Amino acid sequence: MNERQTVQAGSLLEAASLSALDLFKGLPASCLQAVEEGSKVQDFRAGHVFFQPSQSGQVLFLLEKGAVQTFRTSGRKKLIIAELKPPAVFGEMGCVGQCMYHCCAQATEPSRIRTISRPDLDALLEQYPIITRRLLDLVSQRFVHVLMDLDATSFRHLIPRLANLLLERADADLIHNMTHKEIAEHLRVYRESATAALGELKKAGIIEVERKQIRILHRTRLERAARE
Amino acid sequence: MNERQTVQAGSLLEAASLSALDLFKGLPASCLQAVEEGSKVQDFRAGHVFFQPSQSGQVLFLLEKGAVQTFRTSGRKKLIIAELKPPAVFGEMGCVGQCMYHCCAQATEPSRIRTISRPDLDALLEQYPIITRRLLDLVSQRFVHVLMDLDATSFRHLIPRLANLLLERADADLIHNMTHKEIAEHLRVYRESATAALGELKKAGIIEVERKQIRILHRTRLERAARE
DNA sequence: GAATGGGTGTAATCTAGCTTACATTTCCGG
DNA sequence: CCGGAAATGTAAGCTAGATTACACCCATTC
Repeated sequence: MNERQTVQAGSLLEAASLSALDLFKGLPASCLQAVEEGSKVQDFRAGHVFFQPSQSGQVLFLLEKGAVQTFRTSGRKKLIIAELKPPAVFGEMGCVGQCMYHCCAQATEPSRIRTISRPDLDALLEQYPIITRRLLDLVSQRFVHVLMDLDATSFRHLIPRLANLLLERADADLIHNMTHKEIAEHLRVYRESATAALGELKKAGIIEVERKQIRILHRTRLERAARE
Repeated sequence: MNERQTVQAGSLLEAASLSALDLFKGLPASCLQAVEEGSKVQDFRAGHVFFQPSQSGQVLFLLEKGAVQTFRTSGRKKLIIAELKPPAVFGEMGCVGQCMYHCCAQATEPSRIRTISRPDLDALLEQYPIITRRLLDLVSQRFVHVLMDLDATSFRHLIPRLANLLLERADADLIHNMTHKEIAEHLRVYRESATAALGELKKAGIIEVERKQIRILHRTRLERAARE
């Protein structure tokens, strides 16, 4: 975090950041201005849960800076629905689908989030159909992802799911800054179960496990493990 | 099924049936005609699996008559994603999201299904943004449903999920034409497990189980069971 | 440099639901 | 009316992962 730009106030800069979002890419300045006027921006500290299912939030969130996680919890377990980086758009399932989706949203890093209310969004979608289309593609992608998740949860055991997660997360055979706890939350299991599963893969010589870091030693075998 | 209208050939009738679909409600005749020209209609017998994940089907299906089920399977188990009645639109997750969703689709009754290809759909969405908007709402709704499902699968035991399913399906405290097998497929468990769970609720005096029929005796207690 | 709190390793017990294996009943077509 | 298929009932292991309970390590802060 060495970069600490002073953010200049002013609509031009704001508009520029808006157009960086895929959702608004290539749209006329008048549109960006409309978005800007019909929305508000908030900064949240890391760890702050800024949205909970109790809020009847008919809103769309735009993540401009930082990182956000949406999740559900039950007892000791946590189910991570999505991890988002800018330029992310979220809340759309609850907002556009006319119905709450019972998720919490938490800033996992210091974040700047723009909020558009339901009526403003509706007006926007009406006026700029391309945004509707982009949202549709976005929701569809997420839909498929959740479907895969449901499928995996129903049909597959922990080790294949873990293997799959590692492959998804690996950056040049390295998974960085991921604790066993976080892995467990993705896989919807206890931390202890995740540690155990990691231990299996380690024992098999497929991965190397260090504190907050996992190295893939045999990608091919990991891929095989992911297929069962 | 006493109604057995002779279907007159001709575009007017076709257009009328199209406009009955929520997706096309209120749209001009020119639009309906465009849909009709850019699509084909097929009839399938009950039981026919007309779509499989191997098909790279960039298409949208409109169910005009009959009933359809989309599902995945793995080994002995089956995961029912959706059960659809006319006027249903499906395939949109795979089609609009630019990506397959690995589901099979099966006609569970003799069905008439209209198919729109990807390019034709794209053109249609471009020209009639309201359709995009309706699709967005539709996918969003399905998204939320799958999310709830994932949540339930991860956090809740069989009995609460069964109780919930029964409440969803009950028509005046009666669940009709649902076999234990079908229940199991919805809950993604073995048929034997479903029978066992039904047995629990029966033993508790909450429901009455007969062949292909379940009666809710104590809705309140069933609701309580659904909450855990 | 002690304390505190996350991150990790491990092990013992428990249980829901899987899995297999049948027996029985009901339905439906020939 | 018969035979086979579908629907249901039941029951005995089995296993993955839940759940509980600690011990230890490492990093950060006071």
